[in-house]
Amino acid sequence: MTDQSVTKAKRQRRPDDRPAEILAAALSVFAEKGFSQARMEDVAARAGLSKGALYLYFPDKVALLKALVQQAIGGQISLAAEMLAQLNGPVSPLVIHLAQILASRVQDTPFPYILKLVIAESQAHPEIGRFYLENVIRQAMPIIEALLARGIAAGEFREVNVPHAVKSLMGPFLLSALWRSVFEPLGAEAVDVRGLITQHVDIFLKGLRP
Amino acid sequence: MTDQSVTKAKRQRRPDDRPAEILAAALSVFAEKGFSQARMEDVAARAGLSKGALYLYFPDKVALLKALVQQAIGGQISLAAEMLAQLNGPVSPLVIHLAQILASRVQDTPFPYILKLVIAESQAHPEIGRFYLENVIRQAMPIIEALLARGIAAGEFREVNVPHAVKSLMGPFLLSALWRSVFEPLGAEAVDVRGLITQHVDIFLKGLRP
DNA sequence: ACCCCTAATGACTGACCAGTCAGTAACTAA
DNA sequence: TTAGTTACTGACTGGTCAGTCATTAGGGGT
Repeated sequence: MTDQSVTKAKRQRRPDDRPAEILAAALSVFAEKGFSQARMEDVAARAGLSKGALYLYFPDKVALLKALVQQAIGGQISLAAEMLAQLNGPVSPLVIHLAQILASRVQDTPFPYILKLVIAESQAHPEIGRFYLENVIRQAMPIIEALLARGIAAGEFREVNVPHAVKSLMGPFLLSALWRSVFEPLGAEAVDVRGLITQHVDIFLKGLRP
Repeated sequence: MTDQSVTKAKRQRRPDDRPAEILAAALSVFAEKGFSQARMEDVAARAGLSKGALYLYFPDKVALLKALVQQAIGGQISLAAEMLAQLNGPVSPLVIHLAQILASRVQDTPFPYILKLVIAESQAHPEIGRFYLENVIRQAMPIIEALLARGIAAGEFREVNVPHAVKSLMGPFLLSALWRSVFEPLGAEAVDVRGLITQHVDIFLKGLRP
């Protein structure tokens, strides 16, 4: 009952664990209040640190946001790229599989909140937006384009403009991500991301039949 | 050459024109810097006013944003509702027509910037987000749902989950709006909104065939 | 010409907060 | 035990900016 972890958490030295804890705290504070409304003291308090200690680990507030975005996207794209490039055979099952993976990213990870932060802060801090553009969008789009192009070449899909088709496919992911991070907190009814995506991919693939 | 409108624009009294000018100035400043980075003095300067005068027309900064959102969406939805309800016959041409109207909103109006502002500020100012949810999303969705349901009832479309289908249809609009307002300013290649939407609707309608 | 009302001004205030730094506590090695 | 090292603290500073208000200028009415 006099335990420090519950009541007051007295001063501790564990430099190895701090960065991850700070990032987790930052994500939850930023998601709750938005970047510019979030105070560094809030982040510090939630991480169980003083404000000063924050600055031992991150040079400034923007660095926190950058690290958050960087951590959230990780090396996941190059991973997916390898997976999709190596599998051959019909493309449709791959599209379905890819869509399911992305749906669970939207449903079960903080990705929607990261995305909202990127959108919100991209003109105040263009480096953030540019980082996302370079490392997520410009990585992911050619992979999906290649996938659809393969389907067209194999006669599995009819001839369409491939970059446009990629956006047709991805649009509803963006919509459900923002729905979750922006409108659900305001009281909108929850989206059934998996159901939506399953049906969307079905419509999309049928719509692409020759 | 000593004209006041070009060089210095001396103090003038024209209370009737001010509100619209202030809103136009606010939109351009907010779109450029984002809401929280935008200074009231910037808005005032761009509207050709002093900061103090701004407060004669709008009680505070958030009121400016609210008025902007309100003006941008106007009564356009109820208008569209009437149009779609009165026309009968096959649904597909109506979907195509509706999509073209929305595409031009994305392409030719500041709507994408308004949307970005709503997304960015909705947790700092939930009233803004809630206003958009109530007056845009919750107005527009039932209209499109009714349209698709009519198509299903008439045997024009196969049986699908209608709310999901609406999101499949609308996703790419959201994507192109945010592409224009967020990523194009960062150097991303421009989207051909009309081309994208034309093809998207084509895929969507073919994908819904019984 | 002179009021007088009201639009408009801009210097000012008060609150807020990112980032700093002199000092303190925890741990370590001798 | 103690001297040295490093993690951590929190009061403080400097700058920013939304919103205010005493004052000034415009211009219609008489």
